[in-house]
Amino acid sequence: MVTSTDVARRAGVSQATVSRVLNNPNSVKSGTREKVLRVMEEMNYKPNLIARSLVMNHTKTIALLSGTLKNGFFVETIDSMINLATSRGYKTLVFFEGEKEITDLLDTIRGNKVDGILLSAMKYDDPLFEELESWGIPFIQMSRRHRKGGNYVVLDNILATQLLTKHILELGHRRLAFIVGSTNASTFLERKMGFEKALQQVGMENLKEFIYPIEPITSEVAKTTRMLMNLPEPPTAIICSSDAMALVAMDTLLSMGLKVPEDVNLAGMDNIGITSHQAIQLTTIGHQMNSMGELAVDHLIDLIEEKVEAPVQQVLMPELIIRNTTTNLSK
Amino acid sequence: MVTSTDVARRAGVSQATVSRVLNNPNSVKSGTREKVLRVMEEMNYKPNLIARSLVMNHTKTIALLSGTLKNGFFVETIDSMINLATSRGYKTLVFFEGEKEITDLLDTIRGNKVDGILLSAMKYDDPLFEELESWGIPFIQMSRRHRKGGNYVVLDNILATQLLTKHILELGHRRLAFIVGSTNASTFLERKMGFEKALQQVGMENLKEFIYPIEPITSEVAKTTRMLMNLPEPPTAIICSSDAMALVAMDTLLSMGLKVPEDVNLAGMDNIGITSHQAIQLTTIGHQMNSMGELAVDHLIDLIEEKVEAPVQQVLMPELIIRNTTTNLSK
DNA sequence: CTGAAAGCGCTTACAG
DNA sequence: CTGAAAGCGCTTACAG
Repeated sequence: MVTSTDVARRAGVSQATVSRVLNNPNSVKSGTREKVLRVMEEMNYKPNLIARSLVMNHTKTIALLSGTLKNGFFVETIDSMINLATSRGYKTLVFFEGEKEITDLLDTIRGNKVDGILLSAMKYDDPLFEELESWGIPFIQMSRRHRKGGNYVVLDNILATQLLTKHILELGHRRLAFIVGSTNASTFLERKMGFEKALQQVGMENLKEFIYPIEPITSEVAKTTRMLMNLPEPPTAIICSSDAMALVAMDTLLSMGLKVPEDVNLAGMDNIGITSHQAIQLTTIGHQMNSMGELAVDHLIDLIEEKVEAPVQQVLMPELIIRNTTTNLSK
Repeated sequence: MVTSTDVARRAGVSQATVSRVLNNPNSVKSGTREKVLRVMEEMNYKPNLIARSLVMNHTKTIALLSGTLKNGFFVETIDSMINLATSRGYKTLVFFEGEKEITDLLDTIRGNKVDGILLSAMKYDDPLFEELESWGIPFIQMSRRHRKGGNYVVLDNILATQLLTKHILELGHRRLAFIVGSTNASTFLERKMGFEKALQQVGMENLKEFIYPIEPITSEVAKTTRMLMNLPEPPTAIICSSDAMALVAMDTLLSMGLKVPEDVNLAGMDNIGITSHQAIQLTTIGHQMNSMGELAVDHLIDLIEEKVEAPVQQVLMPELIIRNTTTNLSK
């Protein structure tokens, strides 16, 4: 491996000068600079960023703690987030929630001296929040946020769910099912509130039995969907608190031989890419997911570079996207 | 930030001893060790991995250079790859192809002293191959491989496409269209060969006009699909050289008011998750994608840790998955 | 404008 | 078993 010392020797200058042409080129006389540059080229010298990190006390890397990519929501955000980070000169260390004990992960993240952390799967009461706060490096939450606030960019989930539920109600549906993740995540918490609020607005506030809180995993969604449709009076519309869940519900419904929306209406939330496919055409609530991820990264880097002050808290407006899985009940 | 020196001072030992309890605990007397451990705990000491990397000359991180997640294929591999890396104690630095000049990326990857590199989007003639070889660190290719070989785990793409094409031919189809990525990627190259070979086996070898090489992007796939179906004699079956392309083709067909498979058969390749959805049910060729990614990571780490010798070259057997988008022509 | 030197936080021979 | 010391490859005051 060729080091700055090797370059210095060959160029007949001190190692410090080599370092300077990299970090503060104007501080070295142009003749010297040219020579050093030439030698670097010749020797194919690349600075050791690890060594630089040690002295600079920053690594130009951010850690991304994401939910599993099995959930399409996280997929669409991660792509744009990493790309934005790259374009702003940051590397991205990616970890998925659920693998390994989080504590092990934390030690390696901390030990690696990342400059900032981006979390897309923060729980509402996660002790991680306080832990991270104690580290003294910037972190930002996207989509899900902690009870204590901090930095985040999220959707207005309450409004989103109200909008969606209102749409279903206006279609004439009165027997609804709202399948919501029981995970202690702000998204689900708030979406549940939004649903209740929408019912309230039409005087149906005590219909709590419409709400089905479950583990947001495939098997549970499938089970619940089957159970619902086997009810003596099955719902005429099912609202899922995420597109990932709605996709599973649709899969289940179809495999039961039921048609959507003819036999039952269905809606999701998040507007992940596949929902717009002609074969799916799921009614949902839009997020501008790419921009949510990008906003979060942008803010995080601004925080790191102290271009902005904490807390940065951004709430995005939802947009109802009506497609083919919801229709007027009085068909 | 608390360092090993701080711990040493408080514990009344030398800094070297602190380091030893971390790296070679048995070499320090149990009494001393306990005390040091206790102080570490008290002070919440976490070793600086950057400093360690500098002296150890390894970082316990691998770089993952992936194709965009807009393509579902890369999504399913990346999740399992990162998780496997994590569980083997490696961090993953993720970069997406196409962003920024690759050269910039290379300098940062190289400068960061990753222990190994995993590429899922290597071109068949990519000069990157030689560049990486010159670095002297292990790298492995998955799915797509370079003309020169190296380490890889790939699908038997020729056989895969033969199998799939044979299936379509057996259904009675004689007017086929094979939409293949024109990218200089081994997958597309080999899939084209497989298609030709299958035609050859039924004596249709000179029907080169069945092959439509295009940029594997949404707009091109859509355009080609539309063009095909507007032919005086449109194909009775369209084979796409990836599920990502097939999904676009299906979307286009449906939006043209055509039905699959009634109006035209359709098949993809890769068996990405969504293809098994009841609303899609795409006939395709299976990959065991998770295992492909995991195998690649496993091999890479084995290579890094010198548990195995280069080259490791693994070719996975394909599996035909017949679903609802292909049917007997004589319906 | 440039060099000599200190220092970033570790690991690991080398002595004892 | 333990400490003192060298060294990993950089950056950046400090002198000159």
